[in-house]
Amino acid sequence: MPAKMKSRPRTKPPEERRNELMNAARRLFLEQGVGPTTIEQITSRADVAKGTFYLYFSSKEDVLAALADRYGDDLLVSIKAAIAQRANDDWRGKLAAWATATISAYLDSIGLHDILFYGSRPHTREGLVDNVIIDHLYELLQAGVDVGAWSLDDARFTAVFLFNGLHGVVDDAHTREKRINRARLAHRLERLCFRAVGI
Amino acid sequence: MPAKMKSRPRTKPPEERRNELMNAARRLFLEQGVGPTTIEQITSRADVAKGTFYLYFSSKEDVLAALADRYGDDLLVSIKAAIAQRANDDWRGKLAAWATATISAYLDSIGLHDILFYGSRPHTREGLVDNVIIDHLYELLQAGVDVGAWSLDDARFTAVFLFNGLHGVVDDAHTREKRINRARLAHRLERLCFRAVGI
Amino acid sequence: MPAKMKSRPRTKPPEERRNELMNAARRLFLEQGVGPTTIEQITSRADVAKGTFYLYFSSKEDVLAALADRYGDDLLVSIKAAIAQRANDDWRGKLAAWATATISAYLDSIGLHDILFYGSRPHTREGLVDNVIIDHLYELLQAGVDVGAWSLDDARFTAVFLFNGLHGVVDDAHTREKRINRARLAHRLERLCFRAVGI
Amino acid sequence: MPAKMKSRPRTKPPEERRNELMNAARRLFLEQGVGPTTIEQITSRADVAKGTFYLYFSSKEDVLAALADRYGDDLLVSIKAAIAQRANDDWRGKLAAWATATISAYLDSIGLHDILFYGSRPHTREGLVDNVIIDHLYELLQAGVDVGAWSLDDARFTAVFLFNGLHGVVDDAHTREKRINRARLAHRLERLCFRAVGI
DNA sequence: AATGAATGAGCGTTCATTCAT
DNA sequence: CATGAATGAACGCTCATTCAT
Repeated sequence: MPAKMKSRPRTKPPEERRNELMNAARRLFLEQGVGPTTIEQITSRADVAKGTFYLYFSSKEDVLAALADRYGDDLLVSIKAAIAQRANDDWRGKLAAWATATISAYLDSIGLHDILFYGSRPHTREGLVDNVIIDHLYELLQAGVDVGAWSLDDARFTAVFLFNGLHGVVDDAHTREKRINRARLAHRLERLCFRAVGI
Repeated sequence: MPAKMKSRPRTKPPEERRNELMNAARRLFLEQGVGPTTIEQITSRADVAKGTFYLYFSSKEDVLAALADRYGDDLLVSIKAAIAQRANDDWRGKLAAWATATISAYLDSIGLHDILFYGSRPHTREGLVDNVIIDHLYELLQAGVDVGAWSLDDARFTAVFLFNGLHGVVDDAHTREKRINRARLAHRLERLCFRAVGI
Repeated sequence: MPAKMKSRPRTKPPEERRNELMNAARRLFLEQGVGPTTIEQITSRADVAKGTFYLYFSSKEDVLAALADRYGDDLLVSIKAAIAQRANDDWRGKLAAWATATISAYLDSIGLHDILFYGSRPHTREGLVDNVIIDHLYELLQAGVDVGAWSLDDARFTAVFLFNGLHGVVDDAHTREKRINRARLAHRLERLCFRAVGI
Repeated sequence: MPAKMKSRPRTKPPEERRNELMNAARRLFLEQGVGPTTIEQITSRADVAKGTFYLYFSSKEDVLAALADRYGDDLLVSIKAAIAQRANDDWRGKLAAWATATISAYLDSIGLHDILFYGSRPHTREGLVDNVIIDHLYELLQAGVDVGAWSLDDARFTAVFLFNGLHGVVDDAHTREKRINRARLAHRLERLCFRAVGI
């Protein structure tokens, strides 16, 4: 029987199509930034027609949001997992684990992170992934304060400070160094975290 | 002779024109973001014709860069001035002055700062104002290390960390609080800086 | 065997499906006009899939035509029925019946009429329902002339004129008045018809 | 000196440009209808770039409105001029003049008229040219009633009726006849008008 | 030096239509 | 018969940039 060459299966599981579109978008955003990326480029890289995009997303903003959701969920999961490894009363270890895990997660995704959370127009820090991470760190810090593991002025303030400091040094390393020495970065960060909480 | 009523002097000192354009651009960027602001809006607010823009700048990117330069210069000047107030051997005081002055300068301009340094496309940290500030802080920290005023792992790393931490808490305050308690913010930041350098 | 819960009977008598689609289209055309109505809206209101539309019609134009046919047939039937009520030699009564019945039919459907016969692109008066009605009136007028019931220059011309005059006043009433006084409208129209044929 | 071929004068008096655009639009609307006509076709026929269109009009709707305004003004002027020719107490003559002038004006522009006043979506008879013409006829009829020149039930009703009847016969002639016998059309219309007002 | 009319590439979005299931 | 995911041509509109005056 004469095989119809062109016949890719015309329909795929929606979840898959959606993912392909998201992945295509992510790669393009990373390569050229959000603004310059056109819907046409996204669909063409995902190997579908332009209209198909609008079957799964309502606009470029919309993919961006979907990407951000996925990003945030993954991130928090990996941080929590690392901390959970430590003994329940090993507060120093928990903080070190936080630093190491967060550094690591960000190093793997700093480009995406910045695109996702700085490109968007109205800098509404509301609902940002960062907040999820910061809130989580805040809880960790506060818990440590409550059990007397360390001391600090204000857990929220410190959490914001540490998180942004971390983000900064990762960004910096990402920009300046070809091969990043992750261990050294993590080590330095740990020390700074310890100092920040007074241990 | 029939006087042309409308005749404002058609030409102004170039420096002045340029400044008016930059100011118009800045206000619009602040109000609506960089992307949505059109050249036409800028020229119309500066009360000149569209073509005039291109006599002074080659593109929107170009005004942005000019604005960024001006911003960085002003910022560094004010920080240096604050530090210069302290006695030459008062390292603690210098660091405190740095914290207070930088907080203050950023609080006054955080909106502009974010627009200038996060809106731009391909996050080339190269040439960022921030670098100027960070370099300056780095020198301060290193000088302190050299005279034994404090101790730390790596001055550059610490400078990046502190600067970004600071930036983060200012952003956070800016987003969450209606009336910002500057003194408290400065105070907390100073303490964190001291801890970070081990004093 | 696992019963598919949702299973409505998937197929219906073709005539019924077709009618449901036409009715859905009619309601939407009335609500938003022909142009803005999409095939998807039609099928979704008729509770079938988009592709099903093309099983019964070849395009939007095509439903429009089907709707127009149905409209014209119904209209003519009701007008003829009203006239048939009058005695065969009661020409005055026949004309009055024509006026009253036509007014009445149009009042009930003026929105649909205008959408059906004015929305379409290249105003080809050819094949318009109106022609059917006009032709019928023409025959009535000519018959009256032939038996000496009234006199006029040209039966076709008069028919066109009367029909359009009628249509105009109905449109006007429809646009301007909240509650239309049908009896008064009919009465005035009758008088004008009588005058037009010289009685 | 080497003549620069391409240099058509780049700017024209705005009024002229605007008119060229309107004329291009009118021709295309007439040829293919409003809907199918694209902005690009309009600008290309007016020999300007696409963007230029938006310097003078804000949308296709907008040219349509401009065209309609121009149309209405011209029409009323020509009708009034014809009536003004008659002696002040020659009511029969005035009505005849109205019929002849209006027929004539519509015959010259019926295609444009229908496109302008039937294509537009929300059949808001409000603000239509037709209203201007109808109002004017209404005043004429009422004035005739007031001086006892003729009698009728309701001047507004009659005006609407006559105007629409006229429009219908012109449309009909336009559609069916190759060469229209204007004199005969006018003559028949006059007679019908006379009958309608009872003279 | 200053103007602003004109340009035209480019983008997001819609939707009638097809066709594999 | 019925479905609805996929298609892709087409359109309106924006705006940075140019250039004749």
